[in-house]
Amino acid sequence: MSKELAKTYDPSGIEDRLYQKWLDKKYFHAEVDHSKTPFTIVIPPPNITGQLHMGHALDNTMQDILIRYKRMQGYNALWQPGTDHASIATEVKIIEKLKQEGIDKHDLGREKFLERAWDWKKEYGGRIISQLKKLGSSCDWDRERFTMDEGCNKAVTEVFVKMHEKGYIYKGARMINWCPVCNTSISDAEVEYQEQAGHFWHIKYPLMNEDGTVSTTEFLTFATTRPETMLGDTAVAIHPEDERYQHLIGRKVMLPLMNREIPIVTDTYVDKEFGTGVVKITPAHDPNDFEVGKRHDLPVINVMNDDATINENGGKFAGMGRYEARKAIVEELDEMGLLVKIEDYSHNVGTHDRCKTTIEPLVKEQWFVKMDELIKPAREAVKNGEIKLIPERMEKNYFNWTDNIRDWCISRQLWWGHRIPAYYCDECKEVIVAKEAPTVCPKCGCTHFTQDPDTLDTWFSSALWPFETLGWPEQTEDLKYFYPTDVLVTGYDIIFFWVIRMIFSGYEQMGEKPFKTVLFHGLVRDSQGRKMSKSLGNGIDPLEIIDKYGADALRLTLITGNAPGNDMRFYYERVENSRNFANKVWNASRFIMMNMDTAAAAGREITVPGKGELQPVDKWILSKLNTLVKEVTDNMDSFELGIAVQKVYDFIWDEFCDWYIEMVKPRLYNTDDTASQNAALWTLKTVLIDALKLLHPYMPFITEEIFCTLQSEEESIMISTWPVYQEERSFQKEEKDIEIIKGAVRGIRNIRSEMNVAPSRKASVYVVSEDEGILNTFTEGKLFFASLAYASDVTMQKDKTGIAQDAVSVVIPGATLYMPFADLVDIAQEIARLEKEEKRLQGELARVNGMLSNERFISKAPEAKIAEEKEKLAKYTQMMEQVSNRLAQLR
RNA sequence: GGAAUCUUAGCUCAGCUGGGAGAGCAUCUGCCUUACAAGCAGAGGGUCAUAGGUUCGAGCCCUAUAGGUUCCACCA
Repeated sequence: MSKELAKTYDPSGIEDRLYQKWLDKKYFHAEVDHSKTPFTIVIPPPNITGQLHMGHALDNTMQDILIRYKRMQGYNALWQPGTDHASIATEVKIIEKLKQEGIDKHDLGREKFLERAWDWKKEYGGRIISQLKKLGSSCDWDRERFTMDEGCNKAVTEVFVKMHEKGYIYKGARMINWCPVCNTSISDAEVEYQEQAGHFWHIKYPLMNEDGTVSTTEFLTFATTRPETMLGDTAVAIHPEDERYQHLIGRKVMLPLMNREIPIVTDTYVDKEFGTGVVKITPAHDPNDFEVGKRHDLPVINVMNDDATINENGGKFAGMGRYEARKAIVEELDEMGLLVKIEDYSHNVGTHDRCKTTIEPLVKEQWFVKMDELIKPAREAVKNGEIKLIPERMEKNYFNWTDNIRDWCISRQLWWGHRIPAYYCDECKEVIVAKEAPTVCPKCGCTHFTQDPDTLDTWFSSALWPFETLGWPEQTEDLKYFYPTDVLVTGYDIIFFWVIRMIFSGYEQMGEKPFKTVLFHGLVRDSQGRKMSKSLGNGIDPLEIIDKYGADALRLTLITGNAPGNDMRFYYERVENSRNFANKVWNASRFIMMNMDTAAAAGREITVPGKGELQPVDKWILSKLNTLVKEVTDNMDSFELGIAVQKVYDFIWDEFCDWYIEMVKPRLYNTDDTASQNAALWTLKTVLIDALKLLHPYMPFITEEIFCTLQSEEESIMISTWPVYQEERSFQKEEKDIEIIKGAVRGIRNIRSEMNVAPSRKASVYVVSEDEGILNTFTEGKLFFASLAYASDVTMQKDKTGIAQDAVSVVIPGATLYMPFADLVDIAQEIARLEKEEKRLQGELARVNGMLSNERFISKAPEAKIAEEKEKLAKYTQMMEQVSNRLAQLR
């Protein structure tokens, strides 16, 4: 019945075949079904420019684990996939490509450019999707969406118009971050501060005399990191209470090079202690100066073009680049004797996170989202636990942002993206924000309009992702059924870009949270702890790992030993270990199937064991499995995926493979006792199936492959039911008994290893105990105990009659085991060994006695704890007695 | 400047609401025991950063200190 399985597990071939099967069977597909509870995850849409990297692999593995787990639990699980148009990232790529062809974006024109962009999307947009499939992601691909598809476009327009009507979206001239290379404004979140070595130029401006002449003796000295902006200075500022400069209040200075008289203003923004206490004010090119300028009604003189060259307001410096102008200006000031000194200075410079270009703060007319009202419900939701962030500490980050939020600049001077639905009347310049282009101007009646050329920030559309993908703004059945979604899985690095914006958008548009839980993960770093990056060339391609080790091994590696929100390092050794585990599972299964086949060939099909046919070991492993099921389920429910899979791993490898399988081997090979053999085979199969199910969310391919080979009743493990705790499978006594035998086996192996006795050399083992129950336990487990303890024969007796004086002994709670090794034993060594054990027990007894003799422990500790300690005291006392007796004999 | 987080075995990291320290890799010793050498059996190795405190009891809670990482803000 089952087919031949290769000796080592080879994932290649298997994975693609199974994935295709799942697709064909439509297992990933979810439809509204009111008889089931929905469980929804929306994918963080990868950029169409993207290639699968380790971050994606981790992110999507986590989502797949959750979705597969819930699907098996009987939920109507929907994993909603899609991709993001990534306006700026994509636009940059297209421009680069055009450049290679010698074409300038502007020569090509907007329409043609967009055609190219769509071509590009067609060609590369699906790449990352096919890579996600390699990973095993069980997304409902029938529902794949794109942030610029028709529905999303509709959603974006709807939101824009609605929010504009409510006054949440406005247009205004404000200080924005300008990227002179990408030629667009960007939001605050896209500015990345970098420590840069720069200079502090100490410059002095001459004061104006009362008579309107320029003083040759009086100067005001200040320091600046950006001398070129002086061209736009419209004041110098001092602190109102700065004694040093009181006499200057009301006077003016002459702005050199520009020959412009500018006032000295007083403002508390100035820090008296910093530098000379004097600040030059350039309202057009510095956010703080802009605010000062507003307070003092200063003119705003923009001296820069969009490409950061000096414009006509910069006099003779017009046309120079900003750094070129800086150099020229400093030189000229120096010649004029106005340069006091230059200091080295290290400071933080705002750069564009995409291209790392130094940001130019500029005052520009842009579209903004007013945040103060919108953010309130978003803040409240996390505050009152309606939305849970995991790990919890992320909340501090979250509040830090919500509490210091500034209006969001959403317009971008890009072509690839959602075009702003604002139209300007060609005649009277009236602004009309509407879903469709207006036909007649309500103000002047003219019929010609020009649409705003700008597009929206990419995150404007991704903020709507959880509901726009479910059909919004239409009130679809999907939307009613699947929204709000359950879990959002993402990296902590985009909490501000995306998570917060989805939350306030959800409340604003849907009146409801977009998801109940946000599960954060950290970054996957290289083995030295560095961020994986293109420039460092230290990135590890997940696809290569999948090729070499299999998707299951990669997935397991990414999940084990990692806690939510923590960064992790990627080691090949760990992938190898995961691969080894896959192989372990494979071989254990192979072993079980071979034995099933043998039995089947002899005409013995496995049947459910009758009452009393299960042996203590069988009950022991079933009971262990039962506990495992409960714990793993609990861990997964609290998103402790790393802990959960570690437990499954330990159970399969240690308990099941290294102990249980070894324990039942003698029964499998003994064809006389068919009831015992059947019980063993049934238990093996039962435990394996449940263990595979627990493992399936983590390692979907290998578990499916084995599951389908092992049994023919169900067609896929993916749609099988998740195991549940069963009271009737809890066997406390058997668990205890088997642990006693395991302890005895360990003790014997330990001694044999110490004495260098080869496994092939069997020895007689005597189990001596006055406890009837213990002797019974060993009698019941005699067969496997003998095999595990390398015993030629095992004898149970109440005293040591007939056992050689110099036999080696092992003390376990309640019993002493003897092994006569006549030619090997060195009495002195044996005494030394027992003395060591005596010392250990003395330590244990001291500890337990210390606790139990502490009155405050007795009075304050929980009863269960006290009982536990008392039990230990009894156990160690008994063992101590046995050791002492044995020592006395030997001496 | 504000905040978060980390400091646990040689290395990389787990350790949930406080109740006798774990894994993988590495090291050492034996084993090709007919599922697996990508394996099996065993061993060594940690005053859980330091100093206090709370508690019957602290890797876990509190305070301080030192060092590392990160986020936010940004002083011209």
